[in-house]
Amino acid sequence: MPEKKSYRNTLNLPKTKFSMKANLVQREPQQRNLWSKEDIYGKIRERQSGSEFYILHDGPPYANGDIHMGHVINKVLKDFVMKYKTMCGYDAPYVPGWDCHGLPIESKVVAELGREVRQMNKLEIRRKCAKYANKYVKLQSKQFQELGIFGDFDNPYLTFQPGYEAGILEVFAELVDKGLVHKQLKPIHWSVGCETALAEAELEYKDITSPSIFVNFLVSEKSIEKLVEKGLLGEEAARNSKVSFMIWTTTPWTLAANLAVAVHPGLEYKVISYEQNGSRFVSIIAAERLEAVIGAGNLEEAKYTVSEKSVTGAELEGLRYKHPFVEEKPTDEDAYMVICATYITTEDGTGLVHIAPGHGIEDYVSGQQNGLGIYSPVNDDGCYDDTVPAWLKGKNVLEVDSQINAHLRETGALFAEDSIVHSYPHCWRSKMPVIFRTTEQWFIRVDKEMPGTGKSLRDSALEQVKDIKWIPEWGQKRITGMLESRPDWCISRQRSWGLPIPVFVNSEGQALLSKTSVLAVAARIVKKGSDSWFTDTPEELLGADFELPAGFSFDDLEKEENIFDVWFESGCSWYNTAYKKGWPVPVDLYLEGSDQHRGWFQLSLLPALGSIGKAPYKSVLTHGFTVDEKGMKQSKSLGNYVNAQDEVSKYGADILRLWVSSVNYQEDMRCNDELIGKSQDAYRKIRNTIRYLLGNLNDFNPKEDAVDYEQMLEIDKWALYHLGKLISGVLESYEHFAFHRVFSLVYNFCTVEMSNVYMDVLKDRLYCDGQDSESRRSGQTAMNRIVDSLVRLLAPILVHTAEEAWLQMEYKSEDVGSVHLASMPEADESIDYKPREENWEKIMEMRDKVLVVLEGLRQDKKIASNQEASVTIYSNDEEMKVLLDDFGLAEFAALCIVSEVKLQKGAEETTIVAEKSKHQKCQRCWNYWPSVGRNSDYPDLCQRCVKVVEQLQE
RNA sequence: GGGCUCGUAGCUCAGCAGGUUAGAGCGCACGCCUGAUAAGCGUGAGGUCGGUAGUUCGAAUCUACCCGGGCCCA
Repeated sequence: MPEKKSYRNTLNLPKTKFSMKANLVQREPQQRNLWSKEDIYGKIRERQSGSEFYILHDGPPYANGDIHMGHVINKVLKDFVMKYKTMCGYDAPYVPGWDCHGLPIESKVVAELGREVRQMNKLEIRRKCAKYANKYVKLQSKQFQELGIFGDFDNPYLTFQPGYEAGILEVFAELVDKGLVHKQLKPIHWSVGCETALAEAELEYKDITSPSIFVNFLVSEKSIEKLVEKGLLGEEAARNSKVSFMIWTTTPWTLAANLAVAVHPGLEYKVISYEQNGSRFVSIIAAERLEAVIGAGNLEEAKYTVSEKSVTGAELEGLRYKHPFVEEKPTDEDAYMVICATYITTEDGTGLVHIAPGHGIEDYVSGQQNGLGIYSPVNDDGCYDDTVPAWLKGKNVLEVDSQINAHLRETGALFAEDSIVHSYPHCWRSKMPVIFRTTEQWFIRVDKEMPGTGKSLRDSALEQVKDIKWIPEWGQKRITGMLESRPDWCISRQRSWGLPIPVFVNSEGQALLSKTSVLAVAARIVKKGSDSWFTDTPEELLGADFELPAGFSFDDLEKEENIFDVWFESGCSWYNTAYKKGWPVPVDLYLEGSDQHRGWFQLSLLPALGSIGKAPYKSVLTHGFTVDEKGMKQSKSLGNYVNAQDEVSKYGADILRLWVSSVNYQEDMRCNDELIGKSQDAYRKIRNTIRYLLGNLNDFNPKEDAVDYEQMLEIDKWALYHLGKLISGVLESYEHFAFHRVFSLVYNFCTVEMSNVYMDVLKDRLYCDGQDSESRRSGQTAMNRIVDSLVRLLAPILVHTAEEAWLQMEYKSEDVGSVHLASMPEADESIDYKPREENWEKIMEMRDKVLVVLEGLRQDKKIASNQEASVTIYSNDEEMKVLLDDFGLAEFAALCIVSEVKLQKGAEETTIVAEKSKHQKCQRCWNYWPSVGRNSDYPDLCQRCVKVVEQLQE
């Protein structure tokens, strides 16, 4: 036996610089530096200039802290869209923005300053806040860019830029002009200790012990008659008893501001008769609460009776009662009646709720709905004012509960008294319990008719929402529900770090707020920023030539010190970043987390409708949130938090991007380090597919070497057919923002069609056929198209890797220096492959059967590689015979990577038999072909290889 | 407590205008190759579709309720 010669160097083996190992963490930053040096984003803008716009308007993240997974998902999804749309030929600029004003920054700054802050004025605090915001804008900007996101990061929009601030005022001026802005009382959290309003973020919840009292409010005469009419109590009882509505409260001090009693319209109410302290009582209570109330009052059995008859809360509506200790009417509005409220539960209390619109949010809302006034007889320091009964005047509400209880006990109104431990908000600074107190705030009215339209903001929004495309569709339901139930928008805050609401007041308390006054201030702020509100005089702010309305003069003008709700600021971003630039509004897309239905989507829609009368967006896409591997919310305290920065520096941006693309963002996304790490498997497969294709194209110049489609081998046509299917599937998925379908289509293509079948089958031809043979060139022609398309399809997702591959391609479909300047591939519709496709399905089924048989041989140690096998198919299936004849047995053998396939006709049923080939092995191509040994110069080669080797030696 | 929403193999996704033994890829197990090599190939085992009750000749697909999540409110 002659010594085995190695023919390795006579083969056409793959060669490429596109390495197997990605080294993303090292390579990506280099790639980005290159992009930055070449101003790739600028080049894209230049190239697309003049094309149709596609505007995705960026929602501004809050400029605070490192970016987290939520940011990653949001920004990466946006980048998928932008890069895809760009490659589709649109002019799709991306202007990132940041939300820079507001309490989180101010709180942080104040906390960092500590005691120092007491000596500082608003201006100084604002400067610190600005510095803080700038710092985080810079940090987050860097972190976003490290994800491979393209955009105008040198010119972002920041909500505290003077130009942006002026824009907010310009929108505001329109709302003012339409009469949508007004001042109104509203209860807010108030710190008695600090004598200031508190925001939600400044509350600390602590358990405290509060009184728990049941109080009888006497029903008025006429209303008693109505109760008799309804059969709830007899006439005798009505005459001889104290007929009452019984309420329950844990804040007795608010009784002084009571204006109503609320019942649930759907609940059943009954009366209980009993004797207490020598008086006979008949109290109305929710049926479900009777037992608990009887327990609270320690009523002995047989000492009370409960009515058979019950009425619904709705039947009690409008009945009247007498306040237990307030004599005079506290407001101009009607009071002391029963109203309905659906938020009432039967978990505690009596099913009747004491309503003080001046001292509770729900009370306030109920009050508004029922035309009650707002009565808040408490001063800044937490003491009652002069409108309360004499015995309460000047008393601190936090210390007055026991006195009120005593008073109620003396007058016989107190049915029961106990204490309760519950969670209650406290001021973070003074640590004292917080109270609800009404203050004057500025509102945007959602139910006021807008001039010339006959519609309110709410009507208009509800109408517009139907014409907007919501992705997913249920977004429409969600925002509709929110719009239907939302109250007027409170836009004022009593804070330092924000844009001042430009309202002036004269000494008579009249406010100066008009379109012209707001625009005048806006003009000043463009030049001097919003700090000027704190430094400049009203005359300077408005301009000396500003025409003041009658009753106002510059000597008698004070500036209010309210700032805007930051949501109003971000809600005007469409104006500043699109409308003002002349870009088409509504813009094409807003894309944020689904929490923004309440937030940014809604609060951008309202200012836009109120100012330009149009929605700011044509479509809205929302994504879900990351949860841990069990589907639970992630938080630092639970220890299931995924640090986005760690993930990027561990795996690289492309892995994170691939992970984002792989999950269905419309739902919760399970996420932890392991799950993200698994994306590496898919990445490697995709990368290796590209590497193999590139490696086998290193000697292929499509201009000279390409083979015409008609001349190509069948399996190469098959590969192109699947490429076409891939392209159309991927483009359709991108079009629907279904990135996880893009991912699975591409990944499956790489794994199944390419790696498992095509690339494996192709090896013999690529490696062993003559370098310039038509058969080899046929395969390369297909591969060239495949890799060229694949890389472009992947470019929006694997931004770095696709670029790396693109730069390795010597000949590409488009002569552009970056894949991100290229266009999306198009599926070749001219080829109708359908008829062949059916045949292929049968061929592949047969192939599978062959492979199973071969696996059996392998298990029996008869063969090792498939090439050692000779296969015989016994078949009586005429169709199959035709197919095999049509397809070619040699081609079928190649498809199974066996050396030989024989067909035996006339068998009973189709059976496949395989055995070890009786032929010799070709030492070059490793096939066991009959032609091996026929050439005396090369006794160890097959004829094909002899030819190739001889050619090489010429 | 309310509004919206989700729950298919270990993982990521298909299927869901109701209809044959619920699919794919990965992972896993076993085996092969050593000319894509920190690669590649093959074979195989895994779900009864969150639960229950209905509608129906027939349900992962429709309805109700329940359980468990998520977002936003209260």
